Amino acid sequence: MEVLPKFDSVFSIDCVIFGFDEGELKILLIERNVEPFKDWWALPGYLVKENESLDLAAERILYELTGLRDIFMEQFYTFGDVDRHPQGRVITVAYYAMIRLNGPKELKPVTSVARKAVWYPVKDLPKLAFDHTKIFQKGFLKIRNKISYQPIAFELLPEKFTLTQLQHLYEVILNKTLDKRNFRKKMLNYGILKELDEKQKGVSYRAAKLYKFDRRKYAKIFQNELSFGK
Amino acid sequence: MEVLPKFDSVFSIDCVIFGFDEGELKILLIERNVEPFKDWWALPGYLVKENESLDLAAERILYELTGLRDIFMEQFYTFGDVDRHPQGRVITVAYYAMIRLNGPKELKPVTSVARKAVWYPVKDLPKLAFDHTKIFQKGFLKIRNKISYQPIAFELLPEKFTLTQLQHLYEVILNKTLDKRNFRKKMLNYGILKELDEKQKGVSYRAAKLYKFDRRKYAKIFQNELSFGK
DNA sequence: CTCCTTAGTGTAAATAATACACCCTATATT
DNA sequence: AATATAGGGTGTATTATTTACACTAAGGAG
Repeated sequence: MEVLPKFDSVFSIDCVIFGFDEGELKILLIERNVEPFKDWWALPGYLVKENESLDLAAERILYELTGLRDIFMEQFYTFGDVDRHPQGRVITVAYYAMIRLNGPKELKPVTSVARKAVWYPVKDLPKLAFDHTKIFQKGFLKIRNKISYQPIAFELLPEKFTLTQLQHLYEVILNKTLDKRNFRKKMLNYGILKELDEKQKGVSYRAAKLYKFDRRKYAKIFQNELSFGK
Repeated sequence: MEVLPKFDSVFSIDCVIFGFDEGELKILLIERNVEPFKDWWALPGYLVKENESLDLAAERILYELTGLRDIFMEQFYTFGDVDRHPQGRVITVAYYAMIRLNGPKELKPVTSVARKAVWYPVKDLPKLAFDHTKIFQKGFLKIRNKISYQPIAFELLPEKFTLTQLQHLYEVILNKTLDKRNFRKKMLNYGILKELDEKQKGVSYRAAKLYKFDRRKYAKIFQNELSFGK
């Protein structure tokens, strides 16, 4: 029985975590505290351990570098250029997630690999370590694409939100303005929003109705996604 | 400067190559000639070399195991369960492609890893080595999904094809029957088919018009894909 | 009470999706 | 020559979806 060759090869995970705050789309970056790219901004990412599945590694790594737990991430692409890591061959599996920023969730790295973790507006990202800019871009395209046919925008909003907030989020991700009446008609027609008996508070203008995402009805929409008609 | 750990970890590529022949959707399988899973059917797949990008590795591996060259493949998922390979940790990056079977293209493995390569109908696949059944299924879902919003079906047909052949292909991939008139109307409306001055030959019934895929107009359709309206 | 800012609403027109059935034509058969 | 066979090819009415477009309503600030 042949034996596997032993390359000096390792895998890593990188996470593109989207948040929405103050009307801006943001991603989570860390400031690296180790070489290579010490002191650079980077996506939260690190090496997968020998006996760890990719999905679990992604959870662990995100937690260790940012303090965030229980975030559902989905794999979206694997980057394997030969020279993407200066110290050797590392292929990296990229994950993304969209999460709700309930107030200022504290970001506290639990390893010293990251000096700190911060939310960074995507429209003004700094230069990132490794090929992380490319990874971010591919992740951004992924959610832009996905939001067009799946109701994933809710993940980014607080549990209760107004239709204007929702529209604004779509506009930011799709990078275009939408018609207010058509947007509302369409959204409400999907039947996946539950209107609450509650209004926005603390605004100095007419308060808007609050809505919730109705997870039960989500399934129906999702089911139709692949339809080609008769 | 820290140094990367040296795990006994390797990456591999597995390819899910779709073809369409005799009205059936098929994929390319090899019969393995090496352990582990010697004598089993498997997806064409092998280890990535130390200084080889993933995309190039995919091309090389497909060629070596099946003799097929110049196939445009796209990465679709990375499988990294700890125990997916009996001899150690191997994560595998899966690629898919849809190709045209111009007559009986010969399949000749150029390494002894594969004893032979054959087209196998997807509706009657044997047990596959490793987690290849899972990989195939994910790849199949990928194309089923993609065909619903992108004109990729043409890749599977001969350059000149009839509308009935095209419809039949959609039906096989989507696993449902479509209405002939509606299908034609829709397809022709996309404006991505070029009608030829030529007819089907060798059939014992009224010969159908032949069409070609119009690559120039493809771009337009593709461009609209992400649209959310105004 | 006025101003400012955002909330909230309707309709007509165009386009796309669906359901549905019959005649046409090329070859093979007798 | 007539007939059988098998798939080729076409139209329309109905419904649902998408688009474009502009004003009044409410609430707080001053």
